[in-house]
Amino acid sequence: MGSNLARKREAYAPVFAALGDTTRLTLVAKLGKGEPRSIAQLTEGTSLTRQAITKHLRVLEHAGIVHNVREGRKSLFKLDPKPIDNLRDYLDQVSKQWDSALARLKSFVES
Amino acid sequence: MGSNLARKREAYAPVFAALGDTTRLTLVAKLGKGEPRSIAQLTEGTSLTRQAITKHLRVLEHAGIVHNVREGRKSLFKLDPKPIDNLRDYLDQVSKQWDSALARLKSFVES
DNA sequence: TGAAAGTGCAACCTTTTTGTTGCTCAACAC
DNA sequence: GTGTTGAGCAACAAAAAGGTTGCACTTTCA
Repeated sequence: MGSNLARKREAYAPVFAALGDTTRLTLVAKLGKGEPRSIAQLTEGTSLTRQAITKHLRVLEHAGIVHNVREGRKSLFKLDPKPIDNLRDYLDQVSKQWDSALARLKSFVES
Repeated sequence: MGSNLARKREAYAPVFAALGDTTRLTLVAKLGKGEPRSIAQLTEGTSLTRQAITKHLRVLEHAGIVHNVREGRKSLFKLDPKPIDNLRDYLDQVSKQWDSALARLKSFVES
């Protein structure tokens, strides 16, 4: 059904929003390398403070994109690819909806 | 190259952000039906004012997701699927990067 | 011509976001 | 033990986001 898109809209918006920031996209890219990284490591090379990075990580965590495990004194963050895959699928549905809408409109004009 | 992801990050963030709002996702879904719609039409059925919807449309327009053409006294908005397709491709790359990273890590452990 | 429909623009307000500093606390290394 | 490293928490400030109201301005149509 088409309402598949509507049903999940509210669930997807926060994930989009979480990725709607260059800093967080960079964090996702770093974590996408595979190895879990600590907050201190993720702060390295940025112009921001550790606390700022922590807040960004909490946003990503809240969106389900990353999750963290405490290991000794360090807090390791790891990427969870599922929400990202879901977003990709959602955008794919939007694309397909668009394509079929165009096809319908075209055949309507031609009839 | 892997830096493909890095190069486009800054360009993608605003598009993600534009989709990071339920109201705007709904607007995209409506426009995804194919026919261009006026601001008044897009306001119908929402609990928001026309001006609020206008602001949301400007955000989408600024991100390149929609563009508008003036027709008489009405301002018609139409979806542009390209930025959305690009986002999908971007997420696809992130997924693939993740998969290959896991494969590398796995073969490292096994060696 | 005059009313109604569709917009645009500006001012304003409230809430959220993004970032900082300062302090505390636990874990590791020596 | 003592110092250092990694992190959490709270208060604060600036900026951006999301929304409203009010008014002016075209375009359409009777």
